[in-house]
Amino acid sequence: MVMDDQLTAVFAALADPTRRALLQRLTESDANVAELAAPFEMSQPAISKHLRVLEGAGLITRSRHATARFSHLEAEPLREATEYMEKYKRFWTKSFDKLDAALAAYTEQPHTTEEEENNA
Amino acid sequence: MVMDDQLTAVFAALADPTRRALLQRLTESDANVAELAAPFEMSQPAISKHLRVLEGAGLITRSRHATARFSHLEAEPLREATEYMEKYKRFWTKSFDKLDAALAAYTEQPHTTEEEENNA
DNA sequence: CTACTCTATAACCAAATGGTTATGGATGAT
DNA sequence: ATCATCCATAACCATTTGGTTATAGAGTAG
Repeated sequence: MVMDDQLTAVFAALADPTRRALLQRLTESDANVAELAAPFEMSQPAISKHLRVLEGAGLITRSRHATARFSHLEAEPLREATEYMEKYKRFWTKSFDKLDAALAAYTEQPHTTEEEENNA
Repeated sequence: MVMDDQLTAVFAALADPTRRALLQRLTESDANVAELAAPFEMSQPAISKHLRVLEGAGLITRSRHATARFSHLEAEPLREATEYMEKYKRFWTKSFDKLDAALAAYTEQPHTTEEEENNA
């Protein structure tokens, strides 16, 4: 993957159940790597890798405290990704399409048949 | 990737600029493969692959019409993914965190120092 | 300074991803 | 029937991904 933009990085980061679970955990509180790794059966380096991906997408920030490194949820990129997807809200129900077809039929040319509803 | 659930499939599908562009194109109208492939410099089989990924995520459905196969946007999975992300709305601004900290400080135990704000 | 704790990095591996070219299959037209 | 069109599939390839174990590094404690 070329990881072109922020959006790509965020969606790629979310496309993994482990990383989604890490984000979920971080909604409760900041946490160090050991805490984050505890619920999973995978190794600590694997969790560190996932955290790096999340950090790369801007979904978490990290800070030191003694030897521990705490992860902190940064949900702003999620907001941007949500905004992107909400552009498709108009298509979330078929009713909008049918409304469009009806409107088009009555404005462009009166008394069209139903064939126009199959746009191509 | 294990492609566990629908959410994983949808985010993985969105984690590619070409596929996002295909979805964008399909907001205008249904289209056959040749039309969809036209704006891109990649080969037709590459586009077919991307369409299969989108179909696998439930983001498009397909139908035949003569030799052509038309893709149709199905945005419902996007709605579900948006709902998932909106669970993080609460964390989209720092102000909520600070409000929480203030509330915790005043309800759990009066006159706490600022150290408690660093949750761990 | 040494030892310990917590985490990152290195090196490696299997599988998935995103692309290619070449070919095959289904459908419509002549 | 044959041919043309549109698309899918096969076979292949390079890169990325997600995991492993082993080791190194940064910080704290004694």
